[in-house]
Amino acid sequence: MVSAPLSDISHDNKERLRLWIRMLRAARTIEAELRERLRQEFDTTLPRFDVMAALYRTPDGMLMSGLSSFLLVSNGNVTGIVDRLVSEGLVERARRNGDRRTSMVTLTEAGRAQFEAMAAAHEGWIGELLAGVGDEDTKRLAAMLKSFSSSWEGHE
Amino acid sequence: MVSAPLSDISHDNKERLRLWIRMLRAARTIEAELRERLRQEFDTTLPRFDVMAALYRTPDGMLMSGLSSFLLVSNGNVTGIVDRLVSEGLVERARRNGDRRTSMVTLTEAGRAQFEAMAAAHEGWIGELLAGVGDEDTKRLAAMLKSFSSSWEGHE
DNA sequence: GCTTGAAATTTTAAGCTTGAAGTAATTTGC
DNA sequence: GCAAATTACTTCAAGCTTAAAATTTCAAGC
Repeated sequence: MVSAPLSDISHDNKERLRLWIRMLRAARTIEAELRERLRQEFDTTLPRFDVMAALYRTPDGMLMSGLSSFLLVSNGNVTGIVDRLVSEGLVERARRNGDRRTSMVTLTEAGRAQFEAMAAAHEGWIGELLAGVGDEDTKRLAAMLKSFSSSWEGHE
Repeated sequence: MVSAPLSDISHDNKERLRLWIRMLRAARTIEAELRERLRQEFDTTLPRFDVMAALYRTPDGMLMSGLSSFLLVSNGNVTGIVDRLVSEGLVERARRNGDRRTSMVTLTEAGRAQFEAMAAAHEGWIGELLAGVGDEDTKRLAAMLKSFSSSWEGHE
């Protein structure tokens, strides 16, 4: 085990701090743009879109706890968003399995149809917003972030 | 001007979409961890930290509109956060210039002291959370994101 | 001066988010 | 079986966030 000199460690931290700040600003800029477009074009919000995207990937449905851990948000948060989606007829809670504490959440037909329209637009928006990132950089960055996130799986 | 075939464009969008999703997940994971630590160690929140960080950089103070555009959040949002920081004695609104619509917001002495403690811890946390990103990757990624964000300045 | 318009900020209503407390159902250990 | 612990979810209070409307102040043109 060899430790790097203190000055090196300090330098690394500064560089990583810079990286984090830029990453956060980029993410917030893109998120703001997506939120605006979802509102204008589909009269919906980013959290609703996120929930619908998660449900679209799993046609058999998800538990509330599955949604919250997948989306990295709290349990109570998902309750509210699903409530609103249910009242809009886009999502259903099915209380059909043996465990009466849980309910399987699925997209309704209307929900699937609306999500497909949004997903197509969304993919185009991202392509447009990230047009400045070259193809090579895109792949390299995606690979870096994949290894990063896998090193974080199940943390805490 | 030569256009790429449609299939190529479609592929690029998918790749960029993947990049965006991973970047968003990484950012949310880190943000959640920072929020938790700020709460535990300093009994404060990420938005308050962000406002204090912006003010620390500009000892002469900032206007409310300067804060909101720098932090990429709405005007009304900043009003509430600054209100709470003022009530905690960490920040001041100085109504001392000619234009009585504006007020210069500055950190109090207590605010500067508290921020310095938080900033030191924060830098260490980021170093720790991004420890899995190699030094070379850190620099490359930071450079990519810099060029990306500069291509977005003043958009909208 | 007075009006019109623009600028900076605050207020408002609705929705998002969290952490903690509460409720109901299930599982575990005796 | 049954008490205790655990699990899944909802409710709650506080704070964050947005977009839109309202307020206050300033600037320009007459």
